[in-house]
Amino acid sequence: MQLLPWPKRLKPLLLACKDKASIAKVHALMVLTGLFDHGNFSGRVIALYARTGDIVSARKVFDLLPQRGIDAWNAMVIAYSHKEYPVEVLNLYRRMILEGVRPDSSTFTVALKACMSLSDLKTGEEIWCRAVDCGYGFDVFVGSSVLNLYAKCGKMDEAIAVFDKMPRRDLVCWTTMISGFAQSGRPIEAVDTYRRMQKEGIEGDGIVMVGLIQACANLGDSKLGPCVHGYLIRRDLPMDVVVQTSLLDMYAKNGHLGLACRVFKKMPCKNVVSWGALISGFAQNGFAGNALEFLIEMQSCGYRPDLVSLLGALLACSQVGFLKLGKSVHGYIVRRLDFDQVLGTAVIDLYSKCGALSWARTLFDQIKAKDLISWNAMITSYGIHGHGKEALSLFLEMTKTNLKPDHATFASLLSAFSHSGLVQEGQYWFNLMVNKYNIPPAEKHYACMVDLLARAGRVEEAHELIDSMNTNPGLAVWVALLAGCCKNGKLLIGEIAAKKVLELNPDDLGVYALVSNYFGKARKWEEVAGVRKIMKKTGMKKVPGCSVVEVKGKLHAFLMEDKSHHQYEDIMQLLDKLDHEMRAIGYLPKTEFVLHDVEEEVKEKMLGNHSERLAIAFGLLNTGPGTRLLITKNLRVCGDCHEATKFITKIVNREIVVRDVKRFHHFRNGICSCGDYW
DNA sequence: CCCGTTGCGG
Repeated sequence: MQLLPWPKRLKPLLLACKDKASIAKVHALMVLTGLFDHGNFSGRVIALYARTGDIVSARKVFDLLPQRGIDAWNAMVIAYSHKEYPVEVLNLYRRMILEGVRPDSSTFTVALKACMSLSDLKTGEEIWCRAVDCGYGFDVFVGSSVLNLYAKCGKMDEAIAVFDKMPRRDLVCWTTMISGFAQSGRPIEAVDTYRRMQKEGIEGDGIVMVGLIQACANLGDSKLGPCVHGYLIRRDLPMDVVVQTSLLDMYAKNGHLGLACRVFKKMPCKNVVSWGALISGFAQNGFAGNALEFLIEMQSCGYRPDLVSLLGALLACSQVGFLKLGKSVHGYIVRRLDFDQVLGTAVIDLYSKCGALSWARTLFDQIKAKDLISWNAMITSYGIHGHGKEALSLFLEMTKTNLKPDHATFASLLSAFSHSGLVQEGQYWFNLMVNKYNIPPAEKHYACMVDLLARAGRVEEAHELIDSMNTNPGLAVWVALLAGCCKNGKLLIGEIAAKKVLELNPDDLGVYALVSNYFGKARKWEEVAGVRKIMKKTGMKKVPGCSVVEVKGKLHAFLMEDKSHHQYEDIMQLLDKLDHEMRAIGYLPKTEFVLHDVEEEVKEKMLGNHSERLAIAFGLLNTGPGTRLLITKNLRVCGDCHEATKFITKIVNREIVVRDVKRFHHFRNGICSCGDYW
């Protein structure tokens, strides 16, 4: 029998290695035959150990080598890369350079990937330069690693520059570009790039489709998404958990929750990420109840909720003002996870939006490493509760730390001033924002200032401020001005604002209601009729008013004139009784808030049926005397209900807290915390 | 001579 030379005889042995014992045997054999120190065989042994997950043994072999060929280095570097130890990868890479070893395609590729996961753009660019010097500038592997580094660091334009110079591009390069665009908020370019790839005759796979699906999700185009879905099915592309989760996320982001559910139910294999996508999908679309049910269901299916699913659940609770459940989620988090600023800030938001401002503050004080977002959240909380002064003092406290206030901080601060009517403070800090902090004012900052000035009756100044804007003033600014004009009977400037608002063709019924209200005040009945006509057109966003009240740990939702409720009779009876008592102490219905063309008497009746009245009455009926009520409303509380609620608190001697879409109203003893300034 | 190295989800 003729013996093969040792290297050839070793090969099948190497391939057959499955456990440590057999690796050790081959290792010993190599040492005996003198092959271990020769050629590239040491690298194989390192790779073998690494493949079993035993990186320590791999490193021991590596360290004991008297001399190391490039394969030994690469095997070690790749082993660290698979273990996701980017720091070790870079350490070894630097050692290679110091020891004069020339890295090759694999080394550069893996080193660049390590920089990507560390978001270390500077080191990455150094490595890329050296790779180009060594002649790997046109290597697909090195190239796609650089593309990915740039993409993940948000430098898509640099990625494009590299991509355009690549002579050969494989599917991976295209995928990197497509998902890079999708994740940098450039979905159109993502889709274009995909089309370009198709034109060059490259067949896509499931992974590249994930990028395309993400692009569809961000595009908000409800047509392209299903097309991509159909294409996946037609081409019989592999649909794994990842692809299906992105599909589900895309449908949810575009508001198609039914389709999202369908995808989810059909998934043969689910995991925490898919559950998380489902939960935050429902939460972001305002379906808090479903989101929370899914959180519970997820656990009964044996999945432990992670950070993202819990954040989704918190968002859901905070949206509908479900304090009790929110608290239990908070408790769960404290028991289960590290309570960092991200979750802390979400819980601050929860408590503040559920009316528990002092709890929010307690929590804020407990967060050790507060970041800008935590501060902004707390400032916003004070703002929406109408505590402008506290917002300011917290802001001042923040300026003593080494955090720098950003555009969002000032948006929170200025809106806090506007909720409290602190005109002087608003002007002072608006100026400082521009001149000392060098933050160019954005639409939202102007909107706060215009709102602040206009509501205080200084509509002329507000108008001048709009004129001084160097960007085109948008809807928010004009609406703020118009609202201020309405409140103060400033018809001249109101006319300008009303025209501008109409020019911008808003698709929001509430805005038209304001315009119509203005024309009514100006006694321009023809214009009123014109606006009503626009409002009657179909396709306008018509959000039905809905109020939610928490009673004994359960949420109860009410729509306007909701006769389906089992206590409807009792509720109406109570409202009737209250109506009489209110009128006796001076309440007059403000029928101007009804926009339908009906008789005065009917208007009064309609006001009495507003969802918040039903929720308040239900709350009063089903809670003990003295219990504070928290009502959450999806629209702004109407002027008449605001007035009525004040009277009600006086009659029943209760505290009623109403959270509308903009801010909080704490009613007590006939007075509202907003000082009728909202 | 061939091998190792690059792209995906909430």
